[in-house]
Amino acid sequence: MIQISTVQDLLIGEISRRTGVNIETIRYYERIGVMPRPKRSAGGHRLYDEPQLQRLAFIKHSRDLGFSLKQVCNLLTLVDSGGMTCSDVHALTVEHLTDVKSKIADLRKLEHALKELAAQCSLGNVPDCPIVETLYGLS
Amino acid sequence: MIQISTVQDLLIGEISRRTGVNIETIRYYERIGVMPRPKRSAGGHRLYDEPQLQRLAFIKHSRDLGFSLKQVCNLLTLVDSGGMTCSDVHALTVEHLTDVKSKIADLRKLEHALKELAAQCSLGNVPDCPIVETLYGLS
DNA sequence: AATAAAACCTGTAGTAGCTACAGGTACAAG
DNA sequence: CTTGTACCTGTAGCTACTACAGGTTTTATT
Repeated sequence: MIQISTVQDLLIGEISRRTGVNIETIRYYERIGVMPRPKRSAGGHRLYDEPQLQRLAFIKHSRDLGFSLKQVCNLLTLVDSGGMTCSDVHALTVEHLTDVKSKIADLRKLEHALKELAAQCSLGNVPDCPIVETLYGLS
Repeated sequence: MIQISTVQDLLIGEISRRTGVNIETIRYYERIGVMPRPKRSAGGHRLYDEPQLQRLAFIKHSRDLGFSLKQVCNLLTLVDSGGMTCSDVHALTVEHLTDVKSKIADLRKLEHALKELAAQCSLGNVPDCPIVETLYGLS
């Protein structure tokens, strides 16, 4: 039986290099079921094809955009099922955007508090520090 | 033998209530050595005093300000050793402030990217979504 | 004094999202 | 035929908690 491979078989190191996803992470994704089990060489090496490479790239991009793995799974499940609609995806994106905005707001508050704290400090070489006192004293 | 307790013995539930730190978390802090081992009642219940309460409050405030537990440990070690100087503490604070700023910058970029993504979406009930295509397509 | 309810105890395992081994096999080049 | 690199599995570690299970102590009520 002759097997014609239209797309070349890619080793894990190669898709790692191309997507920027760590090898260990790729195997981890397989373990938790985010990536499908690829076929194997006679010796047991993982062999990936183009769609799998794309899927991994999708995961990587989504993670870089701060989507949780769970959210990425939701997206992928929608895509896989074919039952995905544009508004589903939009909803997920907007939900995540809300998260990100509130994280920014929290960090801004934090930034402000830290600036105040730092400003109180005389930078002295003494063992009394207003920062520490403030941290102890805040009620 | 008469024991006069100037500060009352506080049960773990009480210091949890007063500081807002979860009971399980307090025991965790003890396990990892951030909180000292408190004395115990005859029956084995943890009994805390005022300084320990303050220490826990310090940890809580620092954590709320986004310091990592490791950073908090560093601060506490400095304080405990008595060898702490104001500029040490200032340095740690500024270092952390830098972290926070860069996190904010990252999240802003992310916010921007997500807004663009969401804006591309027609909200249609169709199974083709520009968001998904973008996530797949980004190189 | 008995009982019930609340608070406490220990110890272990689970969470997210990887990362880092150890100890072994496959494969390509010289 | 050897050497070197890339791969394999499986397990443990990371941060900072949280959530049990199954048991004991303390307090309140009767």
